[in-house]
Amino acid sequence: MSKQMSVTIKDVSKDANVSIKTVSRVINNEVNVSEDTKDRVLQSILKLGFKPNKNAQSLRSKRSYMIALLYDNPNKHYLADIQSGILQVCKETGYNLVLQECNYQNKNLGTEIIEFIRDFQIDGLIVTPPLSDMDDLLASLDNAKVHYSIIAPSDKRTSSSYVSSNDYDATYAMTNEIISKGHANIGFIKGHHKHSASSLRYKGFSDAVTQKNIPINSEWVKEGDFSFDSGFSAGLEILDSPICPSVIFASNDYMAAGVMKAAQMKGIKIPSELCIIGFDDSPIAEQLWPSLSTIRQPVEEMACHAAKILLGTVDGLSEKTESKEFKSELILRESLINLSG
Amino acid sequence: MSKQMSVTIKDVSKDANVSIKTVSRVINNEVNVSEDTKDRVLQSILKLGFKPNKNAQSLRSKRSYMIALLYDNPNKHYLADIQSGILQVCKETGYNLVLQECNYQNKNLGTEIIEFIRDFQIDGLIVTPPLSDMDDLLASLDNAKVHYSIIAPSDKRTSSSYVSSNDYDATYAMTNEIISKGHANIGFIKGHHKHSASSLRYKGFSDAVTQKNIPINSEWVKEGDFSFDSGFSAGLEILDSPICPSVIFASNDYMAAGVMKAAQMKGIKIPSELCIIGFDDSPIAEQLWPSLSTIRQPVEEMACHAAKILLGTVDGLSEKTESKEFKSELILRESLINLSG
DNA sequence: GCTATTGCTGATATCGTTGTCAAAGAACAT
DNA sequence: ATGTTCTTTGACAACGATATCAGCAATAGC
Repeated sequence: MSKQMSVTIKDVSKDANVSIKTVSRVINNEVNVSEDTKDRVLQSILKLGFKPNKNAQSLRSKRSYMIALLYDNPNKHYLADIQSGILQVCKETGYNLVLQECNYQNKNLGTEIIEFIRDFQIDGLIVTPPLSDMDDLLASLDNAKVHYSIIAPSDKRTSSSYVSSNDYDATYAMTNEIISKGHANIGFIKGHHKHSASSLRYKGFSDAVTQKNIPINSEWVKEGDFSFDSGFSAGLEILDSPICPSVIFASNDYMAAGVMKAAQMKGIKIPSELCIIGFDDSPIAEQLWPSLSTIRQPVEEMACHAAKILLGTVDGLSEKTESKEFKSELILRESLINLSG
Repeated sequence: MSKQMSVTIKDVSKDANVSIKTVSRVINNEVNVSEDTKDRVLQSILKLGFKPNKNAQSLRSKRSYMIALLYDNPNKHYLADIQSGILQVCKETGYNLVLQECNYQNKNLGTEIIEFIRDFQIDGLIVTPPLSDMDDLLASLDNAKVHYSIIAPSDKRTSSSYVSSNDYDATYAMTNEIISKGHANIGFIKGHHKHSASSLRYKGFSDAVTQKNIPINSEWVKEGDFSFDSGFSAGLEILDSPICPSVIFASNDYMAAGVMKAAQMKGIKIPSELCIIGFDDSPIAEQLWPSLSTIRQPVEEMACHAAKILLGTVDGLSEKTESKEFKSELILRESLINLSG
């Protein structure tokens, strides 16, 4: 199709009858190039189909046009949504996304990541839960002057760039919705203790019930880890109590699905005998029968925003973007009904 | 912590008292370096903490140590498993994985991908369904002399590198299992027509029933697209037939989950009134109640192997790996029982 | 009129590797 | 002893971009 050798800045400079530096100026949108020569160069670029060699650019300018996603999260849908969001922005800006799976228990994580970044000249990181809350990791990154933006950190006092959602408010609102439907016996399954979302969600729940003078029965509060299995066993335990709650609110949909299976295996009818609430609006929430009431976070949009923030700090050209808290939305489906009798 | 400037091959050459070329030889494991100097150089490398600059290597040697994953697949679990498998190999070999989401309907896909590869000097591609079966795309890649390995192509006659699974045999075996449980009225939901797996799975099914002289009722055979929703509507249609089958075999678990929801909404009891079979052993298969009988493919392992094949052709150092067909495994769970009455 | 400032441009060094090629010495064959 | 091959090594160019700095007009300031 096209000639084997790729066209370089030198070819363009010859064609446009300017120096290679001027071509470089045009490519990088530098000031102080006359409209005239700029047009000429752009025309040559188009004509020859010139594309700057990323490796040469990276070598000289110490930038790779690559950002990395740091994650250690078993929730594949969550991760996939995050990826899609970031990839959208990458596509627009010409950056590329590299995956970096981490183990949050790895003692050398900070060092290894910094080595990885130096190795590949990665321009910036997007950090997802539960890594978002590892202060020592973030401190290492700061120390090494690595650019990053954080998704859903617990602690927003720092000046770092982040995107977050209003977990507390959403759980609070959903709890009030439950109470307004006449329920007073409410179980709750917490999430993974390392995720900041877990404590926020529990706090939203406990504040709401406390304000309505509804006591919390500690037998009905269990700690899970966001996995289906942990929800399943927590569900079994709660449903083995002498008195069962009329609602179980799980901190995510997978655990809620676990509760549902536990209840169905025990022959408990949903929602007439037990209502179940989830969180995240994962696909499974709609795929179960009865379908789950849940809370939808705009995960993809959040990731998109996180990428924009990052590229804003990394790339002088992109416009700066601010940290932001996204609002969640209550999704009411079949698994929550008015308390009957 | 360490000095700001990173240590280069030049520093090492000074420390070991050899030329930079010799250091390069050691790094690249070239022959014709005496044990003596090799040791000396390795010691200096260790002492100084030298790491070759990937961009400089790439620029000079035209290799990026990056491979890309091409996909256009809505099944996020599948994709996540693929990613994990590839990442394992990447971690071992020092390669990195770049994501490239595609649209299989894009007319310029081939051109765009080749441009992307040239742009970032990507060393090779891993191609996943349904892209695995786009002959024109693969032809473009061949033409541009791009290295790639294919996951689950329909057509293995070509000499290309691939990994596949025995979809046909597995569906055939499962169908016989169903028949041996006394069922003769069997519905089937096909997958996305662009995936080669769809036709293979259907053929496995139809061959098995035909061999047992069981007629195929065309009202009970629907075409889906591997999504939950398509399974749900196909399920509704089949269950609206004047006579219902006693089993519905869906070409993947999401569609099977859709059938299950459809049945439950109609008040049909599972498995006593309707058995449901899926394919893939996705997490959802175990999370539903009753849990789905299904077929497990070693997806992660397959992806792992595909990555090894690719790196074998790309990287002279890695050992060559052969194309391979992986065996699937029948998983029998609650959703399939003996025909009662 | 003369100097200072500004706008635009290019020659050349540079980033950190690998590739080319030639040289020096050891080993072997004649 | 001499020529030939093989092993080991290094000097220097090259990859394709950006960075530095200097030069030359054109304008501004006095």
